[in-house]
Amino acid sequence: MALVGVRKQQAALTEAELKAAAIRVFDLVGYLNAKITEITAEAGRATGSFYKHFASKEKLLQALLADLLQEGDASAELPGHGTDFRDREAVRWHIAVYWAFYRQARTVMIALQQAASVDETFAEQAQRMIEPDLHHIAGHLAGLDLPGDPLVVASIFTSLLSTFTATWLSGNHPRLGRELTDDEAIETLTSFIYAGIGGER
Amino acid sequence: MALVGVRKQQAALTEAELKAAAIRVFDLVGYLNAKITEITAEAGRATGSFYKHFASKEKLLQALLADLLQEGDASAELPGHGTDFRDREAVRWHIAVYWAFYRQARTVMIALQQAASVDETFAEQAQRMIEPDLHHIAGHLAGLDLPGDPLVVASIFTSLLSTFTATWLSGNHPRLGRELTDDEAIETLTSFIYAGIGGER
DNA sequence: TGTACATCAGTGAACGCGCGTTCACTGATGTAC
DNA sequence: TGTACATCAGTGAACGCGCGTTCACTGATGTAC
Repeated sequence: MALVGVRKQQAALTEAELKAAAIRVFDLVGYLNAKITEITAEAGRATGSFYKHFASKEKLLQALLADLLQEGDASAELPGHGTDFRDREAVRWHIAVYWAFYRQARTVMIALQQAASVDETFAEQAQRMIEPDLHHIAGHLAGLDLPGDPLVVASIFTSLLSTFTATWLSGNHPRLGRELTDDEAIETLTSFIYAGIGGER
Repeated sequence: MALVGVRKQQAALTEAELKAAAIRVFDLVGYLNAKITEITAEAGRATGSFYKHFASKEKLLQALLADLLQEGDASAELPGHGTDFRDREAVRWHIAVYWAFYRQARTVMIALQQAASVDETFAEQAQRMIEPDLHHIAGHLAGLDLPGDPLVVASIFTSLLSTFTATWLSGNHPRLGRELTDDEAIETLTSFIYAGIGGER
């Protein structure tokens, strides 16, 4: 008897490979078009193998989201970020963190959006994932001469980040025939948003 | 023989009722979840009737989009809109037009997004629908102290409008427990964007 | 350490459901003479 | 104006494809004694 049995190791490996294969397939054809057989084939496993690890495609996505949140929490409360959005650096820092997160989580986040468009459960889950961010952001907006209700402005903030990253970080789509460096993207977004929320110039 | 036969009138009526029913069903369950039988039932017709008018659900959506574009073109070149985005009124005018269009076209536009997430053809079509707007907006940005490349800024402009309207005009989703009047929405967006693109304050 | 049995990850062919699409049919409108 | 035939929108039951899900089976790992 090993401390961690070979079986469990193997199973964990297979599960990880299925997840990794799923992300590759999602990236290629999208979550909604991804077939179970495609994922297992990509992972080099038999079809039935999938169901030893996930009860359905939805549960697989849930698992991928859980992985993301775990990583996210780790980096969530990083030290040294300013909380006052009158300070341009504080705004830039938040945008940079979001950009980095989305760059790495892109495929799963897009999968979530697709799932949400078809399945009420995921729509609510997506909503719940965003809401804390929204209040977090809104909390940083105090003291600024805002163009409207703080929560509405915060919603502009987050939806802008989400769409913009989706557009410019997507692997597939033509983006006006242009690439954008991370730095240029973050700078442009920061300038736009900082001015938009009424920061100094 | 009538000038327009009763048959053609009837057929046109049925087609219109199918379209209207489709929009109601899309609104309720989303384009991707909408079943042909659901649409025909909603229209009070038999299943087979659908295929006398549309070769597939995709073709139906194409037809709905064609209808939109026709209406859109009618109102596209309205008189008296300023072209210089250094002028806040010109920005506001564009936002108001977009807001009005999206309010009325919402369901079909969301259907298009859903279709695009699953079908490359629609993705390209959606891209082609947006691109003229993008260059149109970019053209109005001359002379401003922009936070970045004009096309990138224009893309922020349009994607912000599109997400924001989708969020606040959607019939179904909870929106932070808050409603937003058209005027408040347009004002907030205008202030945010006008500042964001470097307009005066 | 060895043997006999139990468990369980993995397999892939087969099943079956959901739904898009077809098609033979009906009856009303249109056409020809 | 009337009769005979053609056309065509509309019908709804039936068909069949695609794909998610199951399940009996295999062989390797784990356990008991």
